[in-house]
Amino acid sequence: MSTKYCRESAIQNATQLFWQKGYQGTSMRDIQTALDMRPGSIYAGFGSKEGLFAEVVSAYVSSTRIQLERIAATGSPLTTFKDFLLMMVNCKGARHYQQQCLLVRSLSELQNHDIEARTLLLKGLADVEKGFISILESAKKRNELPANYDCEQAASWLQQQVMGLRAYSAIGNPQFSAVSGVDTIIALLPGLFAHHSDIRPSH
Amino acid sequence: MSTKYCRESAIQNATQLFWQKGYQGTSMRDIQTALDMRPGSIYAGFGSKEGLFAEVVSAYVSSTRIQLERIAATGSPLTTFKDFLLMMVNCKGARHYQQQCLLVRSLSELQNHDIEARTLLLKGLADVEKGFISILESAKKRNELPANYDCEQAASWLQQQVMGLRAYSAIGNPQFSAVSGVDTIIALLPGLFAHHSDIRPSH
DNA sequence: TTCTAGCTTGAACGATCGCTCAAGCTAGAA
DNA sequence: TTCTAGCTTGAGCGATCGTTCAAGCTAGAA
Repeated sequence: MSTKYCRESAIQNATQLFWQKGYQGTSMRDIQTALDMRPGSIYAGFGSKEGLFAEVVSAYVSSTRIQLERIAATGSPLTTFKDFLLMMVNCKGARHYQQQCLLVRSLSELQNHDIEARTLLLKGLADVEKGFISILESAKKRNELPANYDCEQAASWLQQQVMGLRAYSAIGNPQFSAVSGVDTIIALLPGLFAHHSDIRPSH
Repeated sequence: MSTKYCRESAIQNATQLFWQKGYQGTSMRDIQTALDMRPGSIYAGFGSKEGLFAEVVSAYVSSTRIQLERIAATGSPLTTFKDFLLMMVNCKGARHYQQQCLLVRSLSELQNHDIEARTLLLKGLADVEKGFISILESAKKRNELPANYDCEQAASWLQQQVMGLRAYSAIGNPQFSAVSGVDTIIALLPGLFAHHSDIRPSH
């Protein structure tokens, strides 16, 4: 049997569970059912609940990084990124729980727990921010952003915006339009963080 | 013995616990210790863990509403509100866990749990947003915002901003300045959501 | 003073938690 | 074919979970 495949599909299933119910809200019995594995197999493969969670987080982060790098490599990174945001925020019905970032959700839940996975989550978020920087740097090269643009600061602001957008989306205010939220973010992005210069992108 | 006083102080202590460790992360034994009460007393007074949590949330929301109404009643609501945000984001060391809003933290944790308190949390957040509207309406009356300003939409955006700011603060990026984050929000606020008009506040 | 209603106590309930482990099983090396 | 190393099984461990309850206590009404 392809152990590798099983492992990956197990991690994917576990990701859905942790994303949906949180770390503490997911019991090992939930996991046993979802992965169709008995406790011994799980502990042989992952060591502990936290070990499994760590692998879930790692997989989530590297998958996110790949997505962001792909966006950075397109001809119009800012446009592609906007589409990416729209897709992220528009996820429907069954996947409602994915409206919040797994990393942010988990970090919030485990804020004051001295769990080792916290470090992994923080590193993951820093890594995602590097992905944002890549996109912005690429956009700068393609003249979607001014030459003197502060990509680090903008990436930090961008992550803050995405956090707010997703958190607000999750509360389900019917008046709220996630689409215009994304519009506003992308519209503001070029104007902010262009230091010591009068040149602004025409937009 | 003043039952009323005990009850209020019990709720306050429970608030600290839930805020720090989350709903699921706080055990009834934690609560028993912190409140110096035995299980029977707690269940006589609050019915259940969820019942206690519900009272904590109610108290938190009404306390927040009072704060926001006080801000709306000042001579320069926008300035006072900015100070309020700075204070909120600057909470130091021991109260690190308060960087995230109790409502947002709890809602995120209980997202996909069919717990009744979820409804209360959503109502609470809607209530806080009404407080934001009060401040903006008051600011409009005092000409800190243009006459045609869309306060509802701005309040929604503002809550999203505050969520993002607090969530980002919680991840502890040393490069990140919460102060300049607040500056940016307040600076952008008057310009957005001023509909169909060329008049902009001088700021 | 007696009665009563309700708070307080703390042992302990059944359920569930994360996790262990002896025993069985199986694929590949020798 | 035999051996071995490691995955798989599932009963069940000790701990902890939220909660209950009989018994004790106390303040205020009668």
